[in-house]
Amino acid sequence: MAEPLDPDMFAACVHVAPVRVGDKWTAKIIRCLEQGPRRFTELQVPLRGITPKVLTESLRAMERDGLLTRTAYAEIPPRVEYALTPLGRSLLAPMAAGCEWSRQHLSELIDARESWHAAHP
Amino acid sequence: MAEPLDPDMFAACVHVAPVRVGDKWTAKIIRCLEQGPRRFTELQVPLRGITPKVLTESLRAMERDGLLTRTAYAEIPPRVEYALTPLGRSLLAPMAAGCEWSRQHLSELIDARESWHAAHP
DNA sequence: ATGGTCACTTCCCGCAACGATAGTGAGCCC
DNA sequence: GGGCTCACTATCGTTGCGGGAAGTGACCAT
Repeated sequence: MAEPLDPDMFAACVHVAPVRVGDKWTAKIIRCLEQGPRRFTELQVPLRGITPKVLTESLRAMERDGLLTRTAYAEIPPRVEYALTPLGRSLLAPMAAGCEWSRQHLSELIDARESWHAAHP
Repeated sequence: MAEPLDPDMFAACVHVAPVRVGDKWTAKIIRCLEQGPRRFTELQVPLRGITPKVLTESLRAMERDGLLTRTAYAEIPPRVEYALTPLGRSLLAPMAAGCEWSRQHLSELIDARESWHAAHP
């Protein structure tokens, strides 16, 4: 079989362990941190509907993988800021490629799906 | 919150409905079809360990989304060929961006994870 | 009659992600 | 003492992807 590059390379990037990027929230979190550090509740707003539990899980996993840093300030009320690391920021480029693709081709894909539904009653 | 682009755009590309690209097998299947049409059993080989059920499911979903075509030849023994459509082929570019990222940064991520494991006993 | 090939299909199951809801603790404000 | 903010944590339930094992049907070869 043709294997010009290891297929696992891309899989590792988007879905499979050990890299958590292709899950439901990671890409969105990166986008929300693009402009600078954000606090927990500031992330909850744009990520509509995410529960604190899932947000915490996602942030912890991303911190573990070196995509972002967590900084807690010993203040009252407490303040915790999340910021992208250079590694996390480096993901913006391939993510932009994905965005560009969907902007250009998503409608074709929706059309294909509708045609399929029409042809398979 | 900063929302320079709709975060759902990329999510649609990599994980969430209606686009099935960020799942476990789609990207690999596209890679295997890059050089030309392949038969069912020819796909099973490089996709080590995929079961017929899961391969069928993936191929059907990708056909429904217009990423590939399925052509059955009325021969004995039966022959079915899967080939990328232009739409499916257009995914190679953003996938390559993902590959490039993991080639350049995956080791950093592994390192980060190992450091984390060392620091959290 | 038996076995082989090809391309599936069917059934059942496990697990991890995801989600809803409620509770926690530190401390300040009234 | 009651209520407030912030950043979680705990518990429970659901859902869906993916996997294992076995069966199917058309045909041919021996």
